[in-house]
Order: sequence, then structure tokens, then C-alpha cells
Amino acid sequence: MFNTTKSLSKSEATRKHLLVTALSLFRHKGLDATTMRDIAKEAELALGAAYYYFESKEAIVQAYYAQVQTEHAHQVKNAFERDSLDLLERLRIVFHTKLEIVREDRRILDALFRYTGEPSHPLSAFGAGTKAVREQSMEVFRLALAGEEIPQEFAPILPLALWALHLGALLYFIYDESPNQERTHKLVDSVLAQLVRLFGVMNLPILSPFRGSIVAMLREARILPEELPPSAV
Amino acid sequence: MFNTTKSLSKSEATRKHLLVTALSLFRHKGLDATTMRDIAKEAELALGAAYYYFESKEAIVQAYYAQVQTEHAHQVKNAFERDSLDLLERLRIVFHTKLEIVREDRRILDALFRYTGEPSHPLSAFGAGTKAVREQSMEVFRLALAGEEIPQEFAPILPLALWALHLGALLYFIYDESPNQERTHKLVDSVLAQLVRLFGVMNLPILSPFRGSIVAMLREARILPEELPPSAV
DNA sequence: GTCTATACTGAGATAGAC
DNA sequence: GTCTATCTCAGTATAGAC
Repeated sequence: MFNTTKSLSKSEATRKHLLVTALSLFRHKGLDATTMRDIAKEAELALGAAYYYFESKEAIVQAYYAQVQTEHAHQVKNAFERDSLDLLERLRIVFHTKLEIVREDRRILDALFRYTGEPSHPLSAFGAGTKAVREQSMEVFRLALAGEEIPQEFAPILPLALWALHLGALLYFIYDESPNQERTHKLVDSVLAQLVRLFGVMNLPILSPFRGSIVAMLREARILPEELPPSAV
Repeated sequence: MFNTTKSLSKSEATRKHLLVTALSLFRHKGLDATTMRDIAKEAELALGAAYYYFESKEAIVQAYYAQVQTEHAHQVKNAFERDSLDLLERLRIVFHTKLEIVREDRRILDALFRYTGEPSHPLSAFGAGTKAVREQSMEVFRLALAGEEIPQEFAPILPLALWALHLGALLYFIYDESPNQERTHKLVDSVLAQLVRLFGVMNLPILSPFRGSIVAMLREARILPEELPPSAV
């Protein structure tokens, strides 16, 4: 028997219930202070049942990230279809929407950065194990950039650069104790405005040597993939 | 009885012995895989003794960072006194020296980033708990920048910006699997060369609006401290 | 002040009964 | 699918030898 959209099978309902319960505890007590025993108890299940659905606490966090990402892509696409927007407006939507989605979850976002320094960890933000989600997330930025007049050389960099910038925004967000994290939203607006302005300036002939060498640098460092030879296209 | 420079008291010797043993184990097995029991055993001490000297595994890592920092400041100062160097040369020394000091310690540097997302953790790289070491580290960058013709508006930003850049270099270094991490050294050279070039370009009149607004942005975001009113000077 | 021996706590994770 | 019982192991606590 299939359960497609709305109606959840009992198993799916229990899983969802566990996820919701866990997130609520994470938000109130923080990630580390919440034990699997806490989660099971609060969800009125035995410890073993919790582990039946999520093989580890990390797996719960992963499920949370997947949820955020899906929601983000969804909301951004909707907003883009509603109106005709310029580059700055689109970028603002991408960033602010993300911040809205995780608004209550600053205590959970620690985990995003916890494994940054461990390349081989499956949850390392820059690691091979997260390549798929990273690509998926970059896709949203590609959408925002589509068909704009930005310095041509920068086209291959920008989705990655914006993704990295958005990680930076989340980090600032975690540290931001201003009411409703207004300071983060303000900073994002300023940075994005400067960035779009920079795209204009970057087209100046004087800056031509910069454009090429920056891209070359990133390619040599393997931060960007090697350029494909024409035969490979 | 005082022990000043070279000769270590028995207690200091034991502490040092524990530190050396721990670092060796960290390098071989990694940070997480090494337990306090391993360290004590390898140092031929009881578990309690290890905890007598270091209240946690983290405390050992902190001691390591302190050691690196002292060594770094020392080597950089020496190099600066030896020759008369231009800005690019000085920056290269600061970065490459740091990388040389931690050359064998990529497995230990994870810890630098582990608490990035936890503002209240005493070891969070951007947190209040590490302000002192951060300042100390920025001091080395201030030294490299001293008396150079860089855009005037940027003077207050640069030590912090370079410190952040150097964190980025360490992160790249951790992920760098090229032989002897040559790729990191190459990237550092390229980035620093571009940076110095950028200082020149940044003085162009066309870019004047950028200079001011970037600094204003950082001040508003409290990334830089508020400018002091004249009366406070 | 320096160190040993040993036992305890709490948390992640698993095995196997039902 | 769900439960109970159990394992492992890092970190802590402590009592006391020297």
C-alpha cells in the first residue's frame, strides 16, 4: 500500500513525531545537552525505538538539514515565479528566506560547523560526504544568478562563492544576539548591495587582470574544477 | 625554589612529558581516537595523574595552541629583524611560518574549528573566551602591516581580516592532500600577491565609495568596534 | 604537592525477546 | 515495530600512598 503525499503511514508518523520532538528539545536545551534518552522519553517511546528510526543523533540533525533545504528551494522558487525581480532582489530573497526558515534554530546550527575541520567526516560542510547537498544548495544560488550581466569570468565561481557567503551569514547569525537577529538581516542586505555594486565595478578595464587571475588561482587550488577541454564538451 | 628558564621542576617536566606524549598520539591516531587513558598509559602515568595536570583533553589542545602561538610570534619577529622586507615579503613570512610550525599537526587542527558554531564555548574561535589569544595572534599581523601604504580606511580592518584569512588558510591546509601540502603554500602566495595588488588598486578614486562603506558596514555589524569619539582619545 | 588505584556516572549504541 | 536489558567507554570522583 502506498502513501504518497499527505497521509503518513504509521511508521512515517512515528518517525515524524520523533523528529519534531527531537527538534523541540534541541531548540530548548541545545544539541549536546539533549540525549537520545531524553528524546525517546519525551516522544513516549523506548530508547530502542528511537534508534530504530534514526541510527544516531547525527542522523536526526541530518534529517533536519534535509528538511530546511527542501523548504528553502521550495520557497525561493515560489517567490521567483511570483514576480519579475532583479539580481539584488533575488539574492535578498535567497538569503533572507533561509534565515527565516532557521529563525528559531540557532542552537541546532552549531552542528553545521562542528565537523568543518574533519575532511573525512560524513557531515563535514566542505567534505566529499556532503557534496550532494552542497550541490543542491548551490542550485538555488544558480537560480538567482541566472541570466545576469556579471563579469563573465566569474560565472563559474559565483554559485560556490555565494554558498560560502551564505555559510558565513549563518555563522554570524549564530553569534548575533540582537533582537530577532536583525543585525544579521541588515548585514546581509549591506553585503549583497555591495556585491552587486562590485559586479558592476569589476567590469572596468583596469580590473581586467584581476578577473582572470582570481579564477586561475581558484582552479589551481582545486577549489574550482579544472576547465574541461573542448573535446570533453 | 624557583625554576626560571631551562631547568624544569619535576612537576613541569611531567606536564611537559604528558603534553609531548599526547601530541604524538594525536598526530598518529587523531584527536578523537585518542583517549585520556591512552595518553596516561603511554606516558606511564595513572589516569588520575593526567587529569591532575590537564583538566580535560581540550586543555591539552589549548596548551598546544599556546605553544604554537608563542613559537609563531617568536619566529616572525626574528625574521623581521634579520632583513628589511616589503609588505608582501612580510606577509608571506607570517603565513608560511605558521604553516611550517603546524606542518605535522593537521590531525590536531580539527579542534580549531570544532566549536566555531558555539559562541559560548570557551574554545570557539570567534567567541569571547578566545579573545585574548585572538588579539595576540592579530598582533603578529599588525607587525607585518606596520607603516605601509595601504588604503587608509582599511587600516583598522586589516589585522582582523588577515587573521581570518589565515584561519581560512589553515582550513584549506587541513583538506590539502597534495604532497607536503604544497598546494596550500602556493595558494597562500597567490592570494597574498593579489591582496597586495588589491591595496594598490583600492586607492583608485573610482573605488572611493567602496572603501568607506565597507568599513561602515563592518562597524555597524560590530565586527569592528565602534569608532571612538574624539573625547575618548 | 604529586600520583595511584579503583569505582561510579551518564551517554551512545546494540541485541534479542515479543 | 517496539521494548528491556546490556555493552562500551569517556570522563569524574575519591581515598589515600608518598
